Amino acid sequence: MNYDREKFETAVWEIVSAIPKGYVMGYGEVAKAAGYPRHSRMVSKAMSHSPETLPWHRVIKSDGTIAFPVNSPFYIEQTARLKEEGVQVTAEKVSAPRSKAEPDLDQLLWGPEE
DNA sequence: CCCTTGACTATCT
DNA sequence: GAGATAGCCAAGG
Repeated sequence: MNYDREKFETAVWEIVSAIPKGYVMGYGEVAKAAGYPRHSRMVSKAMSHSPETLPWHRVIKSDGTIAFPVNSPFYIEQTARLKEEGVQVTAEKVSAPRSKAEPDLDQLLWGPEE
């Protein structure tokens, strides 16, 4: 499948918007869910210019850490939002289950078919 | 058209 | 387990 920016972006927005409160996803996972496993970097770009306010704070690195450097305003905002949603953020690491994603989310991401 | 950059990831030391 | 290296792919200069 050729890379379609619009399609990818739309998919990313849908996926990120579908992340349940209190859960998180990695960039790679989002990219994979969008149909492009190697486009973790594009995820960030897509979210950056999303038309609507997206729960981008629920997207973190594969390590489970915030993608921004500590002390940066984005890092602070992200951690703050996560804490507000009941997510424990300790030692710059986000402690939120991503393996326990709800079935509905899985359905939405992978579709009713295959 | 070539080169650099980036909200990344996996692997090696 | 932390730091360095390489691979990755598209966007922008």
